Amino acid sequence: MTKQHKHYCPISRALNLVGDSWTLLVVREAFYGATRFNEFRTHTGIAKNILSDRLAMLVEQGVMDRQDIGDKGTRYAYTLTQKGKDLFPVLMSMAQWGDKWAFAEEGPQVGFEDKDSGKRLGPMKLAFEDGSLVTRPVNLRPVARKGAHPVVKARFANK
Amino acid sequence: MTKQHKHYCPISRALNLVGDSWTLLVVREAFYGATRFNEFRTHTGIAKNILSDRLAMLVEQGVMDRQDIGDKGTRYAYTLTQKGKDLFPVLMSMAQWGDKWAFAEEGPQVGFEDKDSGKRLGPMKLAFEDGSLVTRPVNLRPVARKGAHPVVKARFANK
DNA sequence: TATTTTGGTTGCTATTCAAAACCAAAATAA
DNA sequence: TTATTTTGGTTTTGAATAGCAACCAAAATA
Repeated sequence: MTKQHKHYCPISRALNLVGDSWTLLVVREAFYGATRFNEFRTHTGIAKNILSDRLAMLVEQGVMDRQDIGDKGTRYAYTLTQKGKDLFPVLMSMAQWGDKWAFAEEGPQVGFEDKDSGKRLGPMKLAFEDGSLVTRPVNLRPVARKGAHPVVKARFANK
Repeated sequence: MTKQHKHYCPISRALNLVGDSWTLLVVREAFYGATRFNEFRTHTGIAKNILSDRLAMLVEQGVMDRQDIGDKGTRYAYTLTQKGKDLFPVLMSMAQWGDKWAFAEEGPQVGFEDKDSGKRLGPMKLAFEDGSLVTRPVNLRPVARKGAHPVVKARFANK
C-alpha cells in the first residue's frame, strides 16, 4: 500500500484502507457474491500476488473473514464482515457517479434490486440528522463533532 | 496513475479517477473551500509534484476548473465543476464509514451543516427507484440496466 | 494413478510515489 | 526602487509498489 494518512479525518482513514484501485473492486465482487480466490481474480483481472495481498489486508483489517472450507485443506471462502458490508454506500455512490459521468453515452450499466420484492434501488438520498430528506440544493459547511480531535475543532470552529 | 480498469462497470471507471490515496483528499479540500495550490497542499500534506499532477488530471477530466486570477499571472484558483460536486455522496459515505469504523473510540470527527438553516446532515439513505426509503435490511442482487454492455448483460442476466 | 484446479509464493522489471532541490514570476516589505 | 517572500510549480533522485510470469504443493477430479 501507499503512504498512510495520519489526519484526524474519517475520509483519510477510509482511504487508508480503500484508497487504491483494487481494494474496492474486490469488495464489489464480494457484494456480487464472490467468495473464492479465483472468482475474485477472474472477475476483476487483478494479478494473483496483488489479490493475495489485498485479501490478507482486508482480513487483517476486519473487512472480510476467511473461512477454511474443504476438510483440512488450503481452500478458503472470503466473506464480508459487517464492517465490509457497511462499505455498500461507498460502492453505491461511486456506481451512481460512474453511471452518470463516466457512462454518459452508453447509459447506466448496473443496478441493484431487492431479491425479495424485486424493487430496484435508486440514487442515495442526503438527509438531515432528524431524518428529513434534503430536497433542494444546500450550501454545506464542515463542522467539528463532539468527540473531534482538537486539531479538527480548531480547524472547523463555528463562525 | 496506476493501471486503468477497462471493465464496463461504473465503479471501475470511478476508480480510474479517484482510485488512489490523494485524489479524493484534494476533492475533499475543495468541498471545504480550498481553491489555491497551497491551500490544498498544507491541508493535505500532499507533495507538490503529486498535487500538481492530480490537479492537472482533475482539470483534464472535467472534475475541476482552473481559473486565472492575478491579472496576467501564474496564479490560479481551482474549483469544482458539477462533475466534481457530484462526488459529494462518495465523500459523505466514506466519511460516515470512517467515523463508524475507523474512529470507533474517538467518536465521529466531522459533519456537515446547511449554512442557511444550520441543520446537520445525517447518514445517507438508501432508496428504491420509486423514491421510498429502504428501512429494513435488504438482500440485494446486481442487475444489468437498459444500456448495459453485452458483457454486463451476460453476467447479470436475471435468474 | 494421472491430470487439473486451487490458492497461492517468488523472482524480476517497469512504473509510480514521495522527498528535496531548484526556479521564475508575482506580490509584498523595506 | 530594491530586496525578500510567496506562489505555483518542474526536475531529480531513491524507495516503494504494481504487475507479469514462472513456479509450486495440496486437493479435487478423471
